[in-house]
Amino acid sequence: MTRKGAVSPKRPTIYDLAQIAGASPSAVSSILNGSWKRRRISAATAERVIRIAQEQGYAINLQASMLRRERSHIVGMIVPKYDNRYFGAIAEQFETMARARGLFPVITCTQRDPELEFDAARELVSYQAETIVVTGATEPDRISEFCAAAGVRTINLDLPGQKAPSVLSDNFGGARDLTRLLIQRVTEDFGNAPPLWFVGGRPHDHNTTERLRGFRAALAEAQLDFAAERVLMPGYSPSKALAAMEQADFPAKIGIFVNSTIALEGVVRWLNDHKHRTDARFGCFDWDPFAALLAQNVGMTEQDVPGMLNRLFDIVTSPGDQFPARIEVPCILKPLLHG
Amino acid sequence: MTRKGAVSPKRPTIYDLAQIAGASPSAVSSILNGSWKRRRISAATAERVIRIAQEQGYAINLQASMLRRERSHIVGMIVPKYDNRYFGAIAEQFETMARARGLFPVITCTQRDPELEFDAARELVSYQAETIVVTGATEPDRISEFCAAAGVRTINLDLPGQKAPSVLSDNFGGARDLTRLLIQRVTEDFGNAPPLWFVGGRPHDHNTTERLRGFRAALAEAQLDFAAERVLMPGYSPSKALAAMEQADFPAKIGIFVNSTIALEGVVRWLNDHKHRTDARFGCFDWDPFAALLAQNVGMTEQDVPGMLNRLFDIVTSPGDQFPARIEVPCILKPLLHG
DNA sequence: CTTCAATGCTCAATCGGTTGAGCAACATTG
DNA sequence: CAATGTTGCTCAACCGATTGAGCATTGAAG
Repeated sequence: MTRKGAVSPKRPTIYDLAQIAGASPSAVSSILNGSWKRRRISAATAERVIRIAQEQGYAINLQASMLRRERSHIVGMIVPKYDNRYFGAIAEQFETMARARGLFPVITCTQRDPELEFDAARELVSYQAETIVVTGATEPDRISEFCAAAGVRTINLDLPGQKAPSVLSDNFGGARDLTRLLIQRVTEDFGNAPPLWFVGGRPHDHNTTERLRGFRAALAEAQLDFAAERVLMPGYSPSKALAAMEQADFPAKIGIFVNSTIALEGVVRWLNDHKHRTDARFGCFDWDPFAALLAQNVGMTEQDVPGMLNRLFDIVTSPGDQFPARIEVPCILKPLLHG
Repeated sequence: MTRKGAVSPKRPTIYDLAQIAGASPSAVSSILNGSWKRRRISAATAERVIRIAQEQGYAINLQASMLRRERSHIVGMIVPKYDNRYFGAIAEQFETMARARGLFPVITCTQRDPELEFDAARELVSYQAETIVVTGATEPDRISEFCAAAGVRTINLDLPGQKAPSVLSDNFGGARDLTRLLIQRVTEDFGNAPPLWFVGGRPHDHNTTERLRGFRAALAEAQLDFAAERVLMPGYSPSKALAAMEQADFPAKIGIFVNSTIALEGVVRWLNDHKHRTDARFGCFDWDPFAALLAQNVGMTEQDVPGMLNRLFDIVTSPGDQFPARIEVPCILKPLLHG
């Protein structure tokens, strides 16, 4: 095997291959990118060049290729966090599905910081991303506007925006169904329904307000009363949820609607610090395999990640702009039985 | 605000800005990339160009910039999965730390598929990545060899390789300490130590064999006997772990060393299906906030992700190759007390 | 009044692929 | 034997940013 590494520190280019093969750079280029039949290059030359490329350990320079083609096939994704099941699953499946469609996925994690989100969008635009999928951003419309001016399409995932098509969970329906389950279980376990609490999320976050609306709808349906002081929305962070729980004044028997596994981390820490509270039940909007095994958990709402991503890629791979502004995907309620 | 979008569908380039500003493209380029003082451009011109760039919504074409500079500042990372805490935390912190050092992180997820791993490496080389960090790969040396031929440095994370410097956890020490804790707890809870089982991982995986070695060392120390039939290594998958547990013949009292949270998903599913087994205790190598709350869990081993990444970036950002072939970072044992 | 340096720019080549246009050689048809 | 078509390539102009070389202009020193 001829290895170039030792001779020259530089990577071989199509010009090097052309020289070795006794062909022109354009022939080599078309052979390696598959357009050689259309350009009437003989199979013999193609085979020879491919063999030489392999021997030389050739790898195309995508920077040069994308620059000239003015097509990058890059789909960017902006994600707030990787370190929970929901966004981990989104990132992983997005990557797989993008690759399956011949696209280059590039994912950036922004820690829920609005400035980082915007910087990430700028960076993806500079990478010549053709579409950017925005997830869990604080200011999706600001990003959409900037990207639109740069000729880059954006799609919102898991959040609604005015300036781009949005694919999201049916947060209202999912929360209503989860609350119904919670009411049913606390009634079974405690004899009657104690006051229900809503914990987690941010007051101005769309998903949070929709889930609160679903929560309230289920309460109204069951003729249970709702009180604003039983709603704790300290933001997306386990420690903030824990702190909010510490502050609150709970009765002996409680039922808790937990908004996201992130808040759940705080809630279960609180339950763990107050072991005597065996008369607590909770349900969580979001799924996690270990949280599903906690004794006081009556059910979890799994967001349909493959379903949402399928709808998303329908939009990504379709040329036109004739898409509905907003697509809601139903959630999957997973009731849990313990003991 | 002058918006170009409506007038021309194309993104503005330095040539467009130069025309508007009445300057040359080279002046614009140097102003926007910060080299204008060295190139003796006046502050007045610089300000004017910067203002126009902002007005036009200019974003650099990184493809062109990287092509010309022949420096990409890209650090690639190959990761098997995002959807568990350990790799989620690695990906997230890697991104943050890379950005803090002025590098462009690009992360790819390969689903533990050897072919996808190699393709991902090829793709990162084509993106002109300058360094590639390989995590959880099946054939790290194959990737290192290919990258070395292309002049791209590789570093192994969480796995050892012969062909590249490797940063990994002290799997032996971590497993030994976790096993010691498990022995102590089962002895306290059951009066004496029942046979201990080892569940999870793959027989030819380095981390698995090191952890098994640590497990055996702690058994030997406590003068407990070891039996090969109490070692279940069905691979990294919850369902395979569950299936292996179903097959096994367990006594009434058991202690289980669980190798990774992925295997733990199967183990806890088994425990959940066999609720009468209250005389089971387990410890898990890897940390998860919800798994930490399961009653039978005596402790978890948290791998020191920031510690490992700090050592990793020491290598990334240093020019030479004078690094020790292998750096082991101690794990953090988190004992758990329930009830 | 020349000499020299400093200031503030511009020119043009370059990075590595891509692609429309075109050319030579040979075969086929009228 | 000329006209036309087919095969198998090559040429050269790009894509957009970068950068070494170089060129006016102004000011100060000798």
